[in-house]
Amino acid sequence: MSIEIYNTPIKRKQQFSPLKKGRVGMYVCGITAYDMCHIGHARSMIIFDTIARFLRKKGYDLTYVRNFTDVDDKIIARANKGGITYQDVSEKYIEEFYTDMEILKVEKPDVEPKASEHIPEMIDMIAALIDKSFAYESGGSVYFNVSRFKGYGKLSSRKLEDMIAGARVDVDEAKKNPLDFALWKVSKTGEPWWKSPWSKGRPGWHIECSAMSTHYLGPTLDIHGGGRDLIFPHHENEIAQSEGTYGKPFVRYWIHNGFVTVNNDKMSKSLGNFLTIRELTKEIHPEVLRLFLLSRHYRSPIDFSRDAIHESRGALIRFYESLDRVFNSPCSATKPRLKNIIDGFNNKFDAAMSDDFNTAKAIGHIHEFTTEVNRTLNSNPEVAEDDVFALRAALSDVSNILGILEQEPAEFLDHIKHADLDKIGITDQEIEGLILNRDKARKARDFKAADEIRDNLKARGIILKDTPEGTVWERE
RNA sequence: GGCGGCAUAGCCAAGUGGUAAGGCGACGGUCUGCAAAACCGUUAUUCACCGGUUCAAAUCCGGUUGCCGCCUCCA
Repeated sequence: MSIEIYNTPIKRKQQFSPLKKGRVGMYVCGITAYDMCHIGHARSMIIFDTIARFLRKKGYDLTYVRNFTDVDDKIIARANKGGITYQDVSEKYIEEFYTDMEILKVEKPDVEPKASEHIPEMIDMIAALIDKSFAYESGGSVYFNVSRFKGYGKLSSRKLEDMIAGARVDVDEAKKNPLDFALWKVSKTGEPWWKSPWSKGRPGWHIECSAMSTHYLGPTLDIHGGGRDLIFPHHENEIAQSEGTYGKPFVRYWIHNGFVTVNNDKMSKSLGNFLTIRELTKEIHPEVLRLFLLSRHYRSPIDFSRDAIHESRGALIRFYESLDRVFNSPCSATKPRLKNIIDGFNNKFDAAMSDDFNTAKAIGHIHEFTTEVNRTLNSNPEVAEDDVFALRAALSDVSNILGILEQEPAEFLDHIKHADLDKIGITDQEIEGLILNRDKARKARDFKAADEIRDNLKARGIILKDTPEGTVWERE
């Protein structure tokens, strides 16, 4: 099935067809390494990780590039404040980022370039832009002249005149037009600098992505991604720089993800309503977080709340419990009993993912699939060997693409069951002891005593289930 | 102020021209000592509101209201 992608500038889905058959170059804006990442960053990383995994699954030879901004005002500010170098700051937070990505099972892109390691490419590009009169030097800094680039605003659906009319940016004497943006900045005392034809300075933010994406993927990218907040001005500026330099279409498909919100406000540093990946994954299983972040369409906002996380946790447990049932079923059926269900699921899952990476719909299909499997097993617990094979294969596809359901069900369920048991203030042994006491009471038909034990445990978040194989317990 | 986006049941949510996926919750049922889990059934004649186009609209067009975002660093 062919893939459809919603392309930001034209605001509709298009059939995906890369520039070179079978090969895809994808560039995604990474982080500015000056602080710990929050779940807004996690969403973007997980979405593009999933897109990359799916493209590979579909057989594309993908080159995935994601940059690190390691020279920037905020990094420098942080370094100066702490009396350390900008490298100390960026290196620390790049390390922290890697730890986060490992926790979240985000696969490494093929190339992770750092801005500081590509200054010569940026200087070359800036020189070319000056040469073509798209840029001008002013007091040692270099600015891009937006009025010289006729397509300016095509990505974000803005007109240059409208933007000038409603401009809020401070008037800068050095600029010809308030919307002109810096390609090269003169370095002030205490700021890092590189030698250039214009001054001892440092690159503007936008030029790094144009220079590095071209360096690794060529002047035309198949896919360029990032958060919605990057559409303007960052990605708009990238187009101006790259198309100005090379005179070729910069990007074939622009993909932008929606924000993580809290009470419907964008999660951000300035609002102070952010939660870091690190603190969150201490209490929330990474697969729960992944499932939550993938359970809404990538372009929509997703509101973070404890309730929403709890719902995703419940859904993940439901999936794993159903899988556990299948893997514990006797392999004695002479004919496959789940094969049709699995085949149907595989097709629907692929169709959903092919339709603009609709993970929300794909997860809906996992729910339906789970219901169908449970229904089949309720009528008769037997399965055939082929069923188990087919399920393992389907499961491996899902986990390879979405990064959930990667664990053995029994292992996952056991983990969830015991996580933070100490917070409740009870041990495994104590619960088992209470279950034994309750069993005795039940055998003596003293249901009042038995129910009291169960109610007390329930009040502490422990649920007892009486099954044909005996009583088992779970966390609420 | 300029520009863009969104509005689907009690809640979350998919759905861009063909007659409303899925999940949570609630209620009824099977099962159970009673529960829990699982399953079955019920839960939007209707998609913020008003007009329009069309044989046909949640989906397209115009307007209104509300919310969010970008225009300054931002995933």
